[in-house]
Amino acid sequence: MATANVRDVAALAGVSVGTVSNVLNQSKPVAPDTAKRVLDAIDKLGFIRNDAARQLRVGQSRTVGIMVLDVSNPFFTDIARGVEDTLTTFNRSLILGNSGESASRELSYLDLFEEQRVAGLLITPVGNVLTRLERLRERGSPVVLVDRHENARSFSSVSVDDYRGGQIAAEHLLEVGRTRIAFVGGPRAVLQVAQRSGGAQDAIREHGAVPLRILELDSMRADAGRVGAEQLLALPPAERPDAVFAANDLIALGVLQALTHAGARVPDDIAIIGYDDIYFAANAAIPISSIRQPAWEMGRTATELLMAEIDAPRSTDFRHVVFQPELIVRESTSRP
Amino acid sequence: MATANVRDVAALAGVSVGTVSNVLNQSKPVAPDTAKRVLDAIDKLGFIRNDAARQLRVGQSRTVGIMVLDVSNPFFTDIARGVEDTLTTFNRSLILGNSGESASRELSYLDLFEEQRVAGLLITPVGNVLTRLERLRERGSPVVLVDRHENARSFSSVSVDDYRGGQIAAEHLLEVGRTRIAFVGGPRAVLQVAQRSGGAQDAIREHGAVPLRILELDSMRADAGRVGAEQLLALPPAERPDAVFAANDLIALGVLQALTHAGARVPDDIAIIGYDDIYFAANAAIPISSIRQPAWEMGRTATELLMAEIDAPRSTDFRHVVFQPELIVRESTSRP
DNA sequence: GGCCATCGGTAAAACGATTCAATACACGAC
DNA sequence: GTCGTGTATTGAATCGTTTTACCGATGGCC
Repeated sequence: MATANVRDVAALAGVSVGTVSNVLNQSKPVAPDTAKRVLDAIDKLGFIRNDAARQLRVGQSRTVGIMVLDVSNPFFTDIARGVEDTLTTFNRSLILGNSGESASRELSYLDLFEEQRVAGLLITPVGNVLTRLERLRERGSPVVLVDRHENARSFSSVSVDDYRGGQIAAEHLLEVGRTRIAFVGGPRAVLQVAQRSGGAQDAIREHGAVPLRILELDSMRADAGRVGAEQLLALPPAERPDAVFAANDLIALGVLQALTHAGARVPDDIAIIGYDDIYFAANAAIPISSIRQPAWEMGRTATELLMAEIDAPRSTDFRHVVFQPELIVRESTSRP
Repeated sequence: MATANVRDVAALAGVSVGTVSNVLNQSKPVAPDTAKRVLDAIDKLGFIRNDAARQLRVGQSRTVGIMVLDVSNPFFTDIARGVEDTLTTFNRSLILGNSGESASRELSYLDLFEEQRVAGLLITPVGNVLTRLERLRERGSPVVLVDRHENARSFSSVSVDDYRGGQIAAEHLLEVGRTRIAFVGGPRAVLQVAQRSGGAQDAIREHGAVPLRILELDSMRADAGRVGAEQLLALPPAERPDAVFAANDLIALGVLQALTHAGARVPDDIAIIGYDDIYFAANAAIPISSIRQPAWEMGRTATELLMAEIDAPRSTDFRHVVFQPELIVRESTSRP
């Protein structure tokens, strides 16, 4: 019933506990036949190392924490998968927290991570937690910011060039001959939204006569897309846009639904391009063009930055990896 | 740099470490002003309890493990959210593992959970791990099965009546006047698929003349749906079904895409009903009818069963909660 | 006044791994 | 025969909590 411990293993193998530990961690050479006796004993007893004891002694855990904004958004689960896959190659594990954009949940997860003495933390912060994160780092848990680099030069980070992504999207719409473009976005306070629309605006401005209508909505989900599309459909025909750039793919899906419902043809009447390139954009009824963010690779890179800081603590050169977005063309923006 | 510990707190507050512990855990009454001195000291030092030490002493962690089949399937993240929300009310936290349907990943996560001495485990098993789970339970970590109750009467479980779900879906298609129905499913080896199609088959058989065509595909994702739909479209018009029952919503989305691409009208030419009722079914270009599984509630109930077992260990009455699926009617199956 | 509870609090003994200084042993070299 | 060198192993100390046995003081009761 009570789980076997190193002492039991040592007794059965006829060695000391130190030797068992050496076998377990390969920290010192152990004679082959001794090692075999120990391994046999471990096997016979079904011994499983007590990680709490190990952690207490070593002072740090082997798990890494990640805090995401929204587990139900595939973009974030893709990042998490990249992190998880990479961590397993480092022989470490992951504990996942979901802030759900709530600052108080974020704080309670930070407490948890700190109690656990996580080896490191990947976070897309929602509240104002920078000083808290600095404390975490001072206490031995390095932190890497994911997709939020804003004026936080004192942490390593990975992000995507959202301004450029906005440019690319707008340029693509112009290239396929669209002349009246609308940006349907979430709250302007979200940095990503502001930069994507800014990039689109600048790209369009270079082309002179084409107007850009910007719709600001209060969410980044499909319902916002539906509301936005309905507003556009209500415009007099002359002002009605012939292309929509959605701030993310969830919104784009909402737009597509509302347009389909109203009988507008996509892309003939109105083209749609989204952002993130989630699975459900590629598999929509009309496959939706999108600006791809390399979510899995972002997860991997963030993890590698974190591992580097874990291995070289108190280093002060923070790296900021900026990924380039990529245009994925699908039917929703094909030439009429 | 080194984080403060109970001894430091005790020294600053002028009490013994035992008292600090009592304040922390409210295990024994502490005089109000003593408690205040302790809390002040904790605050001043920025003390955060070392969970590894606590765990070592208590013998068990305060976190619960959950192992899901596929984090990129919204159905499972919805379950996980239900679990997470419920656990926070019990003041416990969650460590999430993603087996990705791989038996070897599942095993390595089981190792992790056992090293961590998790308080309990929620799992949708993929490999043959029942004896391993029994060991886990014997060592103090109760286990509850999620969505896989198959001949495992020796564990509590939550699941959904898939046979009934299949019936409901087929009955609905008949009710809206469909006469040639196809079931597009994943591998028959997946129990859920077999039961859903079985339920549909029996419901249809009761209605005499209506045939049911069953397509077995090798995945449960959108690509399988596309392939299935193309096979159906290739049939001679007289044999072509006028309704598709997809084994899950991902497949339904693929079907919708292929039909749209081929110019078939949904629901006029072909109706579609899916299974799971994920977010992306409701927000598809043509909102897709679905058989809802109460994912969040399943997560909550599984957690409650687990907590009950944690509080009353070595109990042997295992409960099996079977949820009833619910028909959600949307445009994809409205009457022509 | 003697006895017993009750209340607040203390000190020390766990928990189970890792680590480090110490030692044992073998083997050559001189 | 001694010294040195290297390898293998030992055993005790340690990490930071919780818990248990115990203690002194206070007050109620007969």
